[in-house]
Amino acid sequence: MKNSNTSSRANGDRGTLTPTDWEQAALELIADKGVSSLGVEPLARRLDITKGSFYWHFPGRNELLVAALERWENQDRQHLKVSLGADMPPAQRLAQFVWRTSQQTLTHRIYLALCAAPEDPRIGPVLKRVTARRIQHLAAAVEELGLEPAAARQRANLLYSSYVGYLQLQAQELVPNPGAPEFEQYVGHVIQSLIEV
Amino acid sequence: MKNSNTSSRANGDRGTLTPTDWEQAALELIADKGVSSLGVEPLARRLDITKGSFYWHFPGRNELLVAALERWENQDRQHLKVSLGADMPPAQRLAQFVWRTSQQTLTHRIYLALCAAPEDPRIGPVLKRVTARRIQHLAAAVEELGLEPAAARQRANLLYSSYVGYLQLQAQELVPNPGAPEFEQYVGHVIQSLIEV
DNA sequence: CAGCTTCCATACGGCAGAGTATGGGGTTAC
DNA sequence: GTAACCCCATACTCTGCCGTATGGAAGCTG
Repeated sequence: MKNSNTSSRANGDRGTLTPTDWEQAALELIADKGVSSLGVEPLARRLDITKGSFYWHFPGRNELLVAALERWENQDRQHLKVSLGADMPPAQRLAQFVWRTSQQTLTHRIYLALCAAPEDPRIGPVLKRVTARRIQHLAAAVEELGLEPAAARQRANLLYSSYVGYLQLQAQELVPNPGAPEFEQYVGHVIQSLIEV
Repeated sequence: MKNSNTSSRANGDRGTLTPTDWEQAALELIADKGVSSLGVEPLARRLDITKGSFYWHFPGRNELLVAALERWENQDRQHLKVSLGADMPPAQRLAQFVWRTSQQTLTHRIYLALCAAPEDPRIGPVLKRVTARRIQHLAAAVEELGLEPAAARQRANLLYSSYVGYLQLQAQELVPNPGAPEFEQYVGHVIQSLIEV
């Protein structure tokens, strides 16, 4: 039982680091530079510390990755609850999901980074579970809208595909960013095309 | 003028290599392992040759990447002509575009790999041009369908987003592969939802 | 204060890949 | 035949990173 105090520093203070700090920093590095750029020494430099610290908390680089991924999966599960599990009419829940696409939050960027390495045996299963879980929630909401289960599943796939694709286009800066009026128009277009049957 | 003979071997014969061979092999390696895995020595091993050959044809690794990207962009431009530039009614052209999503051809996998590194100054501009060109063609076809320019552009964005997202889900093996009957049903669903207004 | 634990710094060995230098086999030109 | 050129093999240095070994500072414990 290494440590469980509530450190979670952003590297501003000089308290001792916890495994959680390393995992969170790893996730941020993944979001920035991609999974393949997750290295011990670069991460240590980012935290302004030496790798002597790292190898005290973790056996090696692989263990850090799987721990970070597990952490990310749990975070995403929480996000799902508050976005699609809310006590709202289904159309509103779906609209909220579409809106959340814009929040260029860390989770989205990590998802994109993980999408780039679906073959990795450490990443693939996690990514698959997260994606399936999201689509499952979408399909349930769509079904509440009155569609047949099969049609609802197809619609959920299409909705989710457009979500992922939008993330990509957003990364390429080829699509209006949230805040701009064109973005709201586009969101309205999506809702009208795919939700308001 | 190094060489321009029509070699383009798949490394089966033992003729001398051309820059084109290296570029094509680089593209295949990118499609397999991602851009960050594009290295001189791994590529040389893949071609069953030493890097002494490489550094005769190319100044370095960067030049190989930009040459390969330029080559890929030209290939994609050709693909666009035959798919969306054909002499067909617009609905049929769009349907053909949706169908082409399935052909897990090399170009699609390369596109996915490049999507993972949109920040790279060597990749970003190429990726942006290719994406913008594709969406432009899509929007033109949609506009021929009778939509207003603004609405056509939004519809084209949505169509293309769903295309990219489908590629991602396909890479995660979370979506019916082409050939399966469910795939045709899904394609029908997409066409009905986004094309047949 | 002595001793132990916790957390990190420093120094080292090892490996993989980039780029360079140089030589050598094969073909072509004359 | 020989001289020149094209293409590639080999051997080297250099850099970045992984993982390990070891020492040391800070805090708690008795």
